[in-house]
Amino acid sequence: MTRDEALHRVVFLKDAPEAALTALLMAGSVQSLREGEVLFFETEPSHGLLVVLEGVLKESKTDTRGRELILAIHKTGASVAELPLFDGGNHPTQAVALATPTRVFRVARPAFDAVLERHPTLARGALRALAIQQRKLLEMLKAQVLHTVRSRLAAYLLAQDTPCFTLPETNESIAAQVGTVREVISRTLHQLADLGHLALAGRTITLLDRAALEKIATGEPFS
Amino acid sequence: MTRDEALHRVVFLKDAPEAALTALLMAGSVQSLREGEVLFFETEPSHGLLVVLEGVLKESKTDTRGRELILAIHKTGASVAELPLFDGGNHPTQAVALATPTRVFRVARPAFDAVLERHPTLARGALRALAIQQRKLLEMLKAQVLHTVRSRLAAYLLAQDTPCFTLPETNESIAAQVGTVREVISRTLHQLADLGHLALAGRTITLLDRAALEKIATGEPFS
DNA sequence: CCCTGTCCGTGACTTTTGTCATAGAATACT
DNA sequence: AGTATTCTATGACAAAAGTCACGGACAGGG
Repeated sequence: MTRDEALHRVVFLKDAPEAALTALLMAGSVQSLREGEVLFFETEPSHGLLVVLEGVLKESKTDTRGRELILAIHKTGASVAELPLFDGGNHPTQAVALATPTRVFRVARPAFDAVLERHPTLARGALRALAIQQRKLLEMLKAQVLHTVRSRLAAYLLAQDTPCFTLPETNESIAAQVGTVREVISRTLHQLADLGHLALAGRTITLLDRAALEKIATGEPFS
Repeated sequence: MTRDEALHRVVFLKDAPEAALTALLMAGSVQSLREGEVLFFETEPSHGLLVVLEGVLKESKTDTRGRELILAIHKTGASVAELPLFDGGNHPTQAVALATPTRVFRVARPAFDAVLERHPTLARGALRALAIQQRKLLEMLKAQVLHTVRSRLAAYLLAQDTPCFTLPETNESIAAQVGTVREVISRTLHQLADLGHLALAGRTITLLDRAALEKIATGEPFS
């Protein structure tokens, strides 16, 4: 994916004037990462605008005891770490590449700020982008506090758009997204299979009873 | 508190041009609520800009089973429900008055949008405000996923700025903020007292060992 | 083909959290 | 003051989640 295409796909630049986009294009550079390489650490100051051109980036927070909470998995065209970009604070999360050529387009903060200054309409898009993220966070928070692991896992499964798919991640990674640990994912998956809501063949899953899963996902009374 | 003072205290209007503020003042109206009255329900469309002039507003989400998650308690000078104001979506939360004269200043959406249109610099402040909120949400989420109730309660206690104070809320309400239930708050409070980290006399608490509490709050290994 | 590292599945167990029921303070109301 | 209501405290219990330990599947690399 070229830089130009990438910028056009970034949500908050959707209806930005072409002039602004070209300004950003001129000011930016590309960084290449290998799997496991860290793009930024928590508490670092902002690196500026970051857009994934190729590969995958994992954004997460880590506990003192090593348990991890994955907040998002960014693929091509996603813009990462908008938060510190907009409020000038430090990174609240850490980002690591998950694929081996992971290329990131970057516009350093001063340059970005200059463009933002020159094109105040950009701010509207930015607001919308932050708002969307915030809604996602609110949902996650609600699910964490009020729903069980089973419920959150059901939601995770339903988010896959096909009714039949191969799990795209390890249990460990799923656990970190759903807010639990490896073993519990394993068990809960098998439990859902026992209940007949899904079929489990190796790492391939077929959702059998979508309705039931939806009930579970929304925190319905039980079973 | 007058409308004018209130607007000046709103975070995201801090460095707004006076012209914008007076425009908002002209366009707004005041609504009065009594304890228990609902300002807005979840999933309603935005009511516009809302600023607390007097009293207290509780912003929360509720489970199908009735358990509640309190996201914020807004006091005088706070602006509420910025999210749907900025992205045009529906309210993700519900707001209820907690004090008997609770007065709210409101600028309906079309009027607010017009002002925002006319003064694009406002968007910068708005971005910062959303960003700050988002950081708070991230912290809450991390605490929920990675910390225990004890840890979260310790954090709650430390957030009180005096080392000796009377609990300002019922256990029920604390529970809803910390993400658990009434009984657990009661027990955990007494547990912390038994550990000697605080003294508990009725509803009055004295933090004895702030350092220990901080350790607990950050999720340190244990005890 | 064997070795190594990573990942899955599971049993046994502990800890944490939530539920239910009940009794006793505290508070507010008239 | 007397009563109703709301809170707190607590025991007993149930359920959910997390930890530890181990065996085995699988993939990649000499």
